[in-house]
Amino acid sequence: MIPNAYRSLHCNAVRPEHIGQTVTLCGWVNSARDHGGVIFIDLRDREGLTQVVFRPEENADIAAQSHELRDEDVVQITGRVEKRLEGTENTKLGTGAVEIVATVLKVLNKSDVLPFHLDREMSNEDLRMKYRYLDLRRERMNRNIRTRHKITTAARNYLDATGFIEVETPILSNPTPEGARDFLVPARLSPGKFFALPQAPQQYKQLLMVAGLERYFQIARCFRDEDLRADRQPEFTQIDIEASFIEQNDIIALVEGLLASMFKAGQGVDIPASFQRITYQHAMDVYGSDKPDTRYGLEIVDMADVFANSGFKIFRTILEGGGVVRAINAKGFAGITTGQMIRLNELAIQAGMKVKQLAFIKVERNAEGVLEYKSPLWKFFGEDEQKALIAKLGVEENDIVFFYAGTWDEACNILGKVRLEIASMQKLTEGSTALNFLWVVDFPLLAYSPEDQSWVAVHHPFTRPKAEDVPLLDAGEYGKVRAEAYDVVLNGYELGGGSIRIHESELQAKMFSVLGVTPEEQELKFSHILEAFKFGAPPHGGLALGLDRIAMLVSGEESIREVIAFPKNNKACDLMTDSPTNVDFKSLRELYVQSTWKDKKKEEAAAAPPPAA
RNA sequence: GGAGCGGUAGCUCAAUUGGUUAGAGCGCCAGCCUGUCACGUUGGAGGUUGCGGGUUCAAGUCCCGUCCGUUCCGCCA
Repeated sequence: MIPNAYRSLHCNAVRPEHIGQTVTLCGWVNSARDHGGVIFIDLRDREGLTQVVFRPEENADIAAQSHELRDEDVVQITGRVEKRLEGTENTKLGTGAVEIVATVLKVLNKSDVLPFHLDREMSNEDLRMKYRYLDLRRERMNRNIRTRHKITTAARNYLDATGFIEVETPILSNPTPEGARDFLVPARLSPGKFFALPQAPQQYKQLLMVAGLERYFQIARCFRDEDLRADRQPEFTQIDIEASFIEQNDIIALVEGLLASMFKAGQGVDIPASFQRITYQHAMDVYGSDKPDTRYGLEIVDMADVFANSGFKIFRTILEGGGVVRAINAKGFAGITTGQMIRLNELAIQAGMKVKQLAFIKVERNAEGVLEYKSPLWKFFGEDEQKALIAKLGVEENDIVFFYAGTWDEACNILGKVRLEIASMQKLTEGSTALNFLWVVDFPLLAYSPEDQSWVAVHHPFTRPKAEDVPLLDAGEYGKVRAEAYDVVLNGYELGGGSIRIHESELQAKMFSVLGVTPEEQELKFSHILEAFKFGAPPHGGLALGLDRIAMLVSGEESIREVIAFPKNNKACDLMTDSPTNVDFKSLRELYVQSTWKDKKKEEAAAAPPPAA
């Protein structure tokens, strides 16, 4: 801290070396302990606490004044640094060996009683958000915001040191045809037209590659008008990266180094120099998720070989029909409660399970000490099958095995969700400090959307198909084409994703065609990028990291709201400023905009017959 | 759009099977207290049990509706 007219030291900077010196501190009254005679004040600023003591015999006026101090008053205190009396040192404070004997007390601003305690955790989220500026005064929030600053700074420094140039791209840009819902902004000077806030600076950063910048980054605010979650806000921040003349391995190495610098800065930990890589196919097969949490096992096991010739007709028929039979062995979870069982089945049904309950085998020892395989289907298995099953899944006493038989998609989705829920029920990650980074690679390029009855881009339409899979694309085998796309995952959270892009105009046009974007639409919406690719676009690729999620995980939080200064609530509202808000007719008229929204109650009242006279 | 959980004093929570005047801790206000650090101590104030309706002799508690918060599903290239 640079001393100025207000203060000479921070409240956490007073040390025995200052004994005898006169110092001036500013801050908030953290607590006042009034002993009738002597009074102690803990003075707090953002760095910490210092105890200030007022003694009537030293300065009667100031001591009398100090009786009036209340929590959160803002004060300036000048005083002499003294060694604390023998036996009254406070080892909990960095400044606990000393105290300030006040000689001057200036109340800079009185405070009303706060609506909540700053030194205790709150459960009332509305109140926290309404008084977010007070919530942020709390030590935990202060630490989170500063941690975020540290990792952001580390990222900037790392990228700068590796030759990346920070460029700001427009916030007012164009709507995107696919993907998330856009936030729209009426364009007053182009009546009837609209900007959209960017979901990501995707096209701009690719155009910066065409511009020859070679290495670009941006700490970019992005906007998506979709429903919120603990890890999703309508506006969020990405560390957006793009580079030319690079391939997947280069991006992966770069991001591993970048994340290492961020975790070092934020948490002081050294993470592995390189992360495990698994294919999308493997991730889905084994974890039923493209962002697997590998801090625990509970792996999904394919049981095709065990049941290929099973006497249990249902499994055999499904296998013969091209389906899969898969199982999860929940070690030591035979004590599952009825309620938990119901919950798992509900979850599985919601995820698309076609039957009413998950098949299971529960292994427990009975009163006679004999291992029992409690299961609705155990009796249908032959002895060989039973043995093979036990061996394959490593089944032991107190385990419970869950089965799903059906299509590959169903099995992945259902068992993936069951896996997460069991881990949560078994509290497998409680207290864990593990940081399981991994890359998921070889994503499919396209997925069929039954809803739209068309193929859609799994990543985005600028993603490059793998060179060896281009023939599949030409042959119309769209579902088999893999992309040069990669996601980085930590403990079940997608931290970021990216791809090598298409840089040739023809391939990009072909991709649009596959996605059902007509030549007319291509001309209308993407002519700039298709044209740009004709003027010597270099091979390029990149990635974007979710800064909020990284900050959340570094801070050990479970919601990104805890690392965003002024987040939105579940309904995307800010309770502090009460935004969004109504605007008056005149403002709308200037924009040539009219709302069609009708209040439900008013509508009903209008529809109701008039009261009898 | 759907499901779960929650809403009781300023805050954090309690209140048995539906049954007395809805309690506690912290905070607040006032008094006492010269070495505390979550100071102590004495006293006091503070409640439309989110809101509306219903069942009942009786509702914080049961039922219906609604609002708010939160988590998840859908959604999020």
